[in-house]
Amino acid sequence: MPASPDFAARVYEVVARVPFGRVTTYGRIAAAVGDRRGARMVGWALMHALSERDLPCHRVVNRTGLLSGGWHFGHPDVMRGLLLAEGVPFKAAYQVDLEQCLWEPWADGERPLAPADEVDDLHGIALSEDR
DNA sequence: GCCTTGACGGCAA
DNA sequence: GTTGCCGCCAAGG
Repeated sequence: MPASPDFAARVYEVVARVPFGRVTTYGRIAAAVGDRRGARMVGWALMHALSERDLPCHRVVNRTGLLSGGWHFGHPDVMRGLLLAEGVPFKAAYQVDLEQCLWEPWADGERPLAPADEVDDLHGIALSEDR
């Protein structure tokens, strides 16, 4: 059990809110829960959630869009198939096109729990990647 | 009790 | 533009 169950709960909630046909990144989730540095911890929580909760963890990729956690599904091809079934465009065999399918937790009418300065920075990044 | 590894991210060379 | 290194938190050996 994680030392911060609340953190894991936040992660689960955010992942559960990821719309169909969209994906998000570990960093965005970490930022959404108020801990940008917890990107790794997010992945750890998801791995544990993979066998506990019925969350669409296949919609979570790293900042490059690479299916870094594909092997945890048995094989990256499994994760790729799930994403393709949702109409998620792929930039490569095991890399999604974040330019088209990236979804941000706070883009759903919510805002990150991070300080104003960091929020502004994140917003700038979002606009830049939102194309 | 210390060291290594891990579904990551950002910055520097 | 690409490749590499460091940082952060937690768990397992």
